[in-house]
Amino acid sequence: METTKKHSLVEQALLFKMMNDENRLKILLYLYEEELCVCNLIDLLNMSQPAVSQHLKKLRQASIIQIRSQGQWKFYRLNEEYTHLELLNKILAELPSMKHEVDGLNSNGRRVFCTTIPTK
Amino acid sequence: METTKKHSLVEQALLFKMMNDENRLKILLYLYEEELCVCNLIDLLNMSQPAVSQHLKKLRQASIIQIRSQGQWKFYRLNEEYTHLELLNKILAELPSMKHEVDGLNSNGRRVFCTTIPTK
DNA sequence: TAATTATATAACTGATTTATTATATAACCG
DNA sequence: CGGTTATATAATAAATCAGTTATATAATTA
Repeated sequence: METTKKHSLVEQALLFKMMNDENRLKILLYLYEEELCVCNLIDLLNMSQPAVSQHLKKLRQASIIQIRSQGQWKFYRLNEEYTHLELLNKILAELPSMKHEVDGLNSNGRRVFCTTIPTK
Repeated sequence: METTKKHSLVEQALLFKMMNDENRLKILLYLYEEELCVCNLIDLLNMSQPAVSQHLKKLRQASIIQIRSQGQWKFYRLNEEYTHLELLNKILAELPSMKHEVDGLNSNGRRVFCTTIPTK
């Protein structure tokens, strides 16, 4: 029976569906570097908050990313339990690195307000 | 300047766009096994001739596959000169093999009329 | 508690995509 | 040449998708 194989292909096709959109692909590349706050993804992608939010929702529903709350912020990261994480990692490793862009958040202070533990 | 990097991501994103459709993904998996005639792709995918033809056109326009004419038949194969062939191969190698399906064309005679050099 | 900030969701719109139907092209065969 | 086969293309219609605007939720702070 080929049920398993076919099911696997359908699942993997969903991954490609998620990578189909260039902005979602960028999100994955950013998160491949490190966990990031929504506000920083908005900044990096230079797009509207609801647009980013909806892309994140799709990636979440596909179990590709995970969310973590910290105060009023939401941090997203790649889901270490994603069924096809190995495939995803192999692909992302082949694509242009976003390290410089992500590091840029620190060097020009754009990230501070968001990753700092709430002053209290 | 990051023109090169960004351009590369756009190009690679086009590959994911092509793999976005499950039927096109299957076409790539079939051709990863071997060069195939359009009629056999129609058979393998179990979809209409124009639908297959249009998927092939998209893949061709993206330079991912190549065409070869033999008599009234058209044979398609992965383009060995595709810019991101290495990436493509790495990805296809991770997906379920279609060897059995493609081999099935031979074992039940579905392929003969098409791959045989025209009787003459 | 009211105002503010961060994020999510809903409704909608325009663009894109896929498959169908119909037609065209081109090779082959009698 | 006329009919047939294999494939491509064009026009269209239905479905999907991404982004906008507006609104909701939830934490934070004054």
